[in-house]
Amino acid sequence: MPKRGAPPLQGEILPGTLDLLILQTLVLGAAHGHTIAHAIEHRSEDVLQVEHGSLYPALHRLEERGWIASFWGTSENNRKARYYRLTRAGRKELTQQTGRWQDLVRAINRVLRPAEE
Amino acid sequence: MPKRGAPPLQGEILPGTLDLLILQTLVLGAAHGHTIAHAIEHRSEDVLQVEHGSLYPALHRLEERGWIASFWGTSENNRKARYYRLTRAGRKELTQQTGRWQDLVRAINRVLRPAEE
DNA sequence: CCCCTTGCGGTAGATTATCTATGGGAGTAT
DNA sequence: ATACTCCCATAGATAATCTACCGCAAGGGG
Repeated sequence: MPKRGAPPLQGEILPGTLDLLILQTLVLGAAHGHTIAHAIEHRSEDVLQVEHGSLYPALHRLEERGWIASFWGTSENNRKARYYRLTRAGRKELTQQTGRWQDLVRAINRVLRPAEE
Repeated sequence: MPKRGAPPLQGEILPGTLDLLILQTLVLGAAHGHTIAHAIEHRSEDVLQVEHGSLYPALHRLEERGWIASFWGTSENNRKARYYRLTRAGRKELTQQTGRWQDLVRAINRVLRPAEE
């Protein structure tokens, strides 16, 4: 009997940042779901945990919005896998979201740091 | 005909951070809703926008969880206002959420900064 | 006195995102 | 064949935020 759905600062992913993380991961090249998740987890030093139930819906909405495109391929383990790559629009979106992220972090940190000037 | 509910990196507040912002604001002393919202907006240099429809539910849940306590008072403008103050548990929670926030920011930034060592 | 604006609290409903918990199919190893 | 792993996928629950309302009271202008 599970309790929580998606608690904010106790969850595995900060809501609203998963899309950004996926887009950034795909900058390095096309990849399929498993690889993307592992890349995010590894590069975050296992602080971030990407659940499958969050990952695939995220991939679908990113594709629907045109930020990424997919094609079927074969994984390193010889499994059928759906690969995703960044589109031109996705690259642009990544730039925007990165900027927005940095603005928000700066803004929040200003609130957290009481008067420092 | 409303448009969108709560878009992630396009909204006014990063989902999951409002509680933290409120708790931090109350460190400086008790305050009522309007004051809290204005404080967050001002200290973030107007990057963050605290909507009433987000603020009051947030205050209620924080109180319900025991992080803050409330009492009725009179505002600077001679209006009846509900003041909130940090509880001892709230102070502790603030410390935890601040740490969690910093961990998450570091983790996400590691993902955003491709290989820098 | 009446009205309108402002300050202040509050809630309902919609939208979105994430998590938990499933399921299935297809390689691989035993 | 059986089990196990890899990989994709979806349903349902939960939570948080936003938009858009609603009340009430104080103050100012006519």
